[in-house]
Amino acid sequence: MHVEKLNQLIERYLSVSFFVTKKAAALVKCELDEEMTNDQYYLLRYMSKRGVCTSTELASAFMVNKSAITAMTNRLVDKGLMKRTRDENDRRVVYLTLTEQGDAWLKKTEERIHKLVESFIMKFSEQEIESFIETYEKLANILQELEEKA
Amino acid sequence: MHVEKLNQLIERYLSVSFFVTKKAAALVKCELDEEMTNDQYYLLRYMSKRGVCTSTELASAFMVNKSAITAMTNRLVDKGLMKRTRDENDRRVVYLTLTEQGDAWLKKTEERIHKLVESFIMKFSEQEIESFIETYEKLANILQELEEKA
DNA sequence: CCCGATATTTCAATTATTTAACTATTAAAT
DNA sequence: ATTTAATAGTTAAATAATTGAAATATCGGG
Repeated sequence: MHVEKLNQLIERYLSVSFFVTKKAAALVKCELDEEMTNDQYYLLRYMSKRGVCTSTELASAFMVNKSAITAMTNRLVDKGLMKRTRDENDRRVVYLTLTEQGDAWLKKTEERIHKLVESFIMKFSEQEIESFIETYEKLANILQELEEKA
Repeated sequence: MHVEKLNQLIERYLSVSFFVTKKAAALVKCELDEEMTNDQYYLLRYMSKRGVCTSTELASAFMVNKSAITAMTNRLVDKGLMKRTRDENDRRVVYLTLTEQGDAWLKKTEERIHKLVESFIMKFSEQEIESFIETYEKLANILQELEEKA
């Protein structure tokens, strides 16, 4: 590929990913209750998919320090959406799970978010979405492998 | 499109965009000097592209309140990377520009970030990147228009 | 039993953000 | 021309997210 062409693509990628990321965050926020944040939504979403989690796992999934997870957990426990349970065999480990309230909140919110994404996705042909997501996932895999090598 | 298929695509999109966004942020951070943040980089990048900016414009581009821009501006002015200049005709307006130092920092950083993006982009065919970015830009336009209607 | 590793939390600091109130300045209306 | 609206930006108090270092508690091997 020509250097100039390559640089153009890089610039386009940087610009568009910046804008879409910002805008998507803003739109997701609109779908959440006033007192909930995007990060809290993503955390609950991740936990719900994985079932039982630990701080360590979440810290690695979210690429932050464990103390950041402790802080988020505290906020979500205070809100009654999450709970801690100590492992009886290895008492160092703390399991994190959604409470029933957390489950209910997430279910309600997931519906809204799905509708939101649907409203955009419907503007593309199935073929175009499929290709786009495939490339996106390929990128994700490249980034994932990078992590494992290091 | 079948409901089930649609839901699968939505889930895939949510998962992959979450991961790539997080990971990309982490990688960008690695390329920055210790005392700089991703947001600061994106702000300087945007300003450099636009030339002269105002708080109001930045707030709208970054989809945050103007006071958030004031705070970021303060930090960047303290670091000597940005400066404020009052409009002599309309004294309410404050113009924001990069200092020479800010310019130099950005130039150096942009090089690093370009190399970073390049290292991933090179794993795709020109055709695949092109299609991906085109769809991504189409999405950006849809999101942009949404804003203008509302 | 002791030592090093593991899992998590605590603490202090910084950044990013919001909302409401405030200052200053301009433009518009009567 | 004087009051009123609107506009541009800042300040202040609060919260969330984050980091890094130190602390606590527990486990496993020798």
